[in-house]
Amino acid sequence: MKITEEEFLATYNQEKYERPSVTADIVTFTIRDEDKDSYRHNPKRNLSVLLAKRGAHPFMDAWALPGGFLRGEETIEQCAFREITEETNVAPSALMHFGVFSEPDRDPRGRIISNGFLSIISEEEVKTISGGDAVDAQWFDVNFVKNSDGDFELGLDSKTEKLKAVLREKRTRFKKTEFDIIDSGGLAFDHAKIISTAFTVLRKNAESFDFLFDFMPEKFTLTAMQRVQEAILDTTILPASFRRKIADYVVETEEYVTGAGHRPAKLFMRKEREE
Amino acid sequence: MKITEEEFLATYNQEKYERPSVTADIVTFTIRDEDKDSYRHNPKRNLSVLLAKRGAHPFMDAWALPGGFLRGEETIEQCAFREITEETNVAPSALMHFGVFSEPDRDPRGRIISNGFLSIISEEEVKTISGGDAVDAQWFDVNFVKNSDGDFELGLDSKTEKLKAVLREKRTRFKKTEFDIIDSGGLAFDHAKIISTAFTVLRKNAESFDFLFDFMPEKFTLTAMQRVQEAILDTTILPASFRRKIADYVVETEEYVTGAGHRPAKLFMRKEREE
DNA sequence: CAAATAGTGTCTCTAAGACAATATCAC
DNA sequence: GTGATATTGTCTTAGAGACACTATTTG
Repeated sequence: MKITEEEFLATYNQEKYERPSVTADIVTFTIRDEDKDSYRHNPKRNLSVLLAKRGAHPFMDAWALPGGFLRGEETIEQCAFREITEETNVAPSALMHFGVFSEPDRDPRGRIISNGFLSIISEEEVKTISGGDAVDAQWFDVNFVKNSDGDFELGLDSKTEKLKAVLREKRTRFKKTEFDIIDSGGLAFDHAKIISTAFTVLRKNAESFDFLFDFMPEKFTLTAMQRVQEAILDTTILPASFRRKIADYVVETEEYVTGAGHRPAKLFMRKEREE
Repeated sequence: MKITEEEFLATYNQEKYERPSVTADIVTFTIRDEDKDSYRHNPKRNLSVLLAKRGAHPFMDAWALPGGFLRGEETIEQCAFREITEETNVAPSALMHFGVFSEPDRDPRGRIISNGFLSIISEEEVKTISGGDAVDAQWFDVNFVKNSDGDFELGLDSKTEKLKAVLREKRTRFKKTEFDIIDSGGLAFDHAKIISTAFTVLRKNAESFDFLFDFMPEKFTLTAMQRVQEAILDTTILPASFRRKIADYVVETEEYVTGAGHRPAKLFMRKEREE
């Protein structure tokens, strides 16, 4: 007995099948200045990640990535954007899907699949949001290092909090990296794993200037951009070399940054990519 | 009134919330030889993708990517592996998640989110599967080119079928590429889009030798590997240059390929990455 | 030997690293 | 002027592209 596609669809009922819930969790990075040593020195710059304190079960009062459930007629990207703005008042200009976390037991509420998004906001935007609102969200300096056992330690330090998770690297193909949580360090769910994965993806991409521009305000000095790349890759770059490489990607403005005790730096803008 | 996490979880019922179905669709690539011109010439090599003919509604009898619904206690990666082996008898050694497709109307059955996986199998494995089974799956040569309108044409040719889809590129940040379907070319669902995305990801990664090894059998000639890279990137590479670059990634064997009308080629193996 | 591919040697060119030298400001 | 960072110039070096040349097989 054959039926047409119309007849098939008319009787198809999705409810009959088991389905997971789907969420988006957003790992928002920025580069912040460390406290200045003196008014003349350029500040050191640290990579930071935005976490919110959970206000409900499960993991109530634990620090977690902003995120939430996929709703009605939105794509998962739209969901990620809605959640990050609702929960933290941050409106990132770009979101990058970097992984799916689907272990059956990753959430005590049941089968919940998380889509990890990486977002980057510039120093300017950080200042905007850190102002008025009462949201319980904080920036945490990120420290991700291999310890003597060969495991990775994810250190997260805010003004008031200090978390440390431990993760073990899993070898996979395609140069992708995966982690198993050895110690969640108090972070909710498997978010230590999601943050570590995001950080690894961030590092892999940080050599591309196109990627780095999302960390920068509209106008910036070349040294500032160099510090951003150095903060993510945890290296130092010779200024002459950095300037040569970046030259094709930026255009000068006529503006300068003055007021520091040294030669003023010219402000640059991203060059529109012709094609 | 406060409740504990235990009390919360005891009363939590996932069924109360709307949930999508979740699937994995697998884009399996290989490099196949074109028919030889003569016994002496090296064959031209083409990039091919594996499609299966749908045996059920919706899109019955249309060509589609192998794939299916996430089940009980499996991760989405395990689901992808199960589906590709069940549906086509191919057992890829590696699967790479490359995207999530979550437009609300992408499937006529309802809200169904697809996870795209890219897999690569070597020539050897292709021969194994093309043998005995009665599965209605075929290899399609892939052709992906920009046409005069600036859109992309995805041409898929098998021994008996000839499909052509048209897609429009969407600009996104993070160097990611997205496509809108202009003409599905008869492919089921949004699979023209998924294949195009996979192809783009493949190209981006094909400069990395670590990635390319997944296309190769255990022992291979350097020229064969060069042809694989050339097939994916659609370029030609000078042999001297290719050999210099690959040298650190391979080890010689004592074996040679003979029988062709020219100097025999030494077989190489992938070098285990020390660290 | 001819035809074809396998494999090597070397020149060139580009781009990154090293590092010295100069420029300009606040104080 | 001093101390700090901004910016430029040039030498060196590593690696990819170009290309000529040698090697080895089958028919």
